[in-house]
Amino acid sequence: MRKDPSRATGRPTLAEVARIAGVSQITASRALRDVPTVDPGLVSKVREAAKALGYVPNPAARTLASARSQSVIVLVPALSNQLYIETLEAIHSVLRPRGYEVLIGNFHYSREEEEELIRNYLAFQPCGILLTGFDRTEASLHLLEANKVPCVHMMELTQAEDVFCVGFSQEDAGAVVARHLLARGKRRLAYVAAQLDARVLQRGEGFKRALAEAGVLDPALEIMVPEASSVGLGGELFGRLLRQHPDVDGIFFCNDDLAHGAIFEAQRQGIAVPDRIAFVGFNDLPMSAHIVPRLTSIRTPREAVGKHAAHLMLTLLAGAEVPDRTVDLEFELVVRESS
Amino acid sequence: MRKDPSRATGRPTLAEVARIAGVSQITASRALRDVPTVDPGLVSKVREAAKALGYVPNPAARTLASARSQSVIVLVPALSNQLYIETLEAIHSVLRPRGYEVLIGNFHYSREEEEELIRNYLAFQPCGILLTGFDRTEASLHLLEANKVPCVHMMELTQAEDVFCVGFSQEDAGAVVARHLLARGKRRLAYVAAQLDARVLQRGEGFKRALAEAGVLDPALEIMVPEASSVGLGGELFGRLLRQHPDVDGIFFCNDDLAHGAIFEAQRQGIAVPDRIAFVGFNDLPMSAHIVPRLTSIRTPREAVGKHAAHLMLTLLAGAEVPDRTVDLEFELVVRESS
DNA sequence: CTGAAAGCGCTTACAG
DNA sequence: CTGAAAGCGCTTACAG
Repeated sequence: MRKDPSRATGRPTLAEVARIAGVSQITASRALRDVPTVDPGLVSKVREAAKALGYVPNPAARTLASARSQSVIVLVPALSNQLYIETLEAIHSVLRPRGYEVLIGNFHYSREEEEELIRNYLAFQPCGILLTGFDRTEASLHLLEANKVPCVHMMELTQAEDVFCVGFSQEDAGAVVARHLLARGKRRLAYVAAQLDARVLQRGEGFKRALAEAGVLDPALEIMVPEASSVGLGGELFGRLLRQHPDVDGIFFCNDDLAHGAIFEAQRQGIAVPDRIAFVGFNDLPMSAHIVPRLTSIRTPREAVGKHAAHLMLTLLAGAEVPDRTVDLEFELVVRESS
Repeated sequence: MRKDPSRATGRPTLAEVARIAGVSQITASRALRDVPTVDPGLVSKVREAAKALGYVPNPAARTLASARSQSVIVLVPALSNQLYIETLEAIHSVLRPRGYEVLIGNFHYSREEEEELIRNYLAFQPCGILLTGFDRTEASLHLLEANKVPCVHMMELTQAEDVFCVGFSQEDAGAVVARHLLARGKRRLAYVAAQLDARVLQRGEGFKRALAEAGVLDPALEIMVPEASSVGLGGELFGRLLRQHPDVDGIFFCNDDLAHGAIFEAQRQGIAVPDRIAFVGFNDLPMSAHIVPRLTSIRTPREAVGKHAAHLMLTLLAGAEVPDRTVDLEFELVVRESS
């Protein structure tokens, strides 16, 4: 009658809940999972019994029996960029209250590491995966395909069929920055970028396309390095650019931290911002509203991306109709003192 | 003979590995878990079979059978402070290669939210928990106690028995800052703090104790607000302090971001740092080495805390003897231009 | 050192 | 709308 005490966890089980509620175990299971076919009277009996016992479902047993966990994986390229922290928080705020566990994987901007994470995490039988962008290995794509896990892509947009994505046009954002600097009367415009992931490249393309259209594109006015973006690197790259092209009069940095470093370096060299050189950053990190001079930047909708991506995932998990496979959340140019 | 195809995951199972290796399932299980009693010849046979099949253990089944997962929970008060990101990275780098899953819980500096996280995460039957500090609800303590999960505490030190902790003395760090400012000839010294978690209070205690010992403590020279620490708040609090006490000549900020904001505000007001007022921050965030003037700060050993805490957890999980229940990793005063 | 049996706590699939 | 049986894929506890 009693189970082997040496094996049990000691926690109340569904069988005990069912016994107290006077129903079968499977009915208790259905009641607690809100399966709609259960008699409302029984549902409340089961809920009471569960509450009285302090019953908490065992996720391992549930996952084993159903071959699917209640975990959603989120794969981001970095945690060192505040951007992704805010996205993750937004995802958590939507999925946790609905009973989903959110597992974070940081792939450090490495396709190989992302593939390894996907391989590992699939063993946990996640019910869904949130991915950053579209640039991944063939093997990653195969793994995702073969496991038939619902995927939502964040940060970038695509026109591809059967792909769910929530983001904004990185390329358009770059173009908006270019037009802003041109409107300020600047003509010797440079792109300074690090990390060089797909989105950084797209921003640069948009920026240069707009410059070309205005007839002021000088391909030499560009510094792109694969190292991680940082404040220190921003100062360094700014110094290098200035030595090579002393006539530069406007710079678009692929991320705010580079611009912050450049502002400090300009201050040390006594270079007037924005009068001699105007600066524009990207992402609008918290510091940008306070630095001297305050930094003009593109405000990216990262919280909205997280929220919408999570809601889209909920829709997919519910098996409901998805109104839009592509959600464009747009960005905003925040003009401050630096340009 | 074949299992019900509608239930199975389609992935290879331990039973198949065992069949191919020509051993029993339990021997295959032991071989793959490095149980030392298995014949080395059989171990290699099992490993080969597993590799050939592309076998990946099912964590849900393992957890259900053993009543213990391979997951280590890490509870941190915030992700918005770069400090904890670096600690988490260090923990990951130690535990992931050993096959442990690291689950991150952010309790947003709320004891109640931490309690809720503990309650939820215990359902996952973690094999260990890494906690931040010692300030938690009675219910949290009971839950941890009752579940007999190994715990390691990070960031603070205690002399309590049977408690494992890895950190440094927050109070001593505060005292070191005070002595540094005194050595610079400053006498009207203030503590500016936000968030007000236990560690922030400890730093303040150490700072004020040292000032009292030097006979220069003015209790009025202090601003402590419970809001979240941020760059913007730092500028605001600095402005407020200056209006109330125009003669202040040195400020210790409980976190670097406050000091950054104060530096910007001082720049706007034309106040000379460090000549009129010296600034010292805490944590030595990346920006502090670049801001103008470069910020003097306490470099906290957060990566080391993460690494040591993770290794301590591995020791506990292995059931091995722990040499030191308390690991003091110390801090370093990094003197730069701001003081 | 190896194994057959039982069990972990759920949900699926099928019946009624 | 409800339920008895079987099964998910492992490990534990016991034997030998």
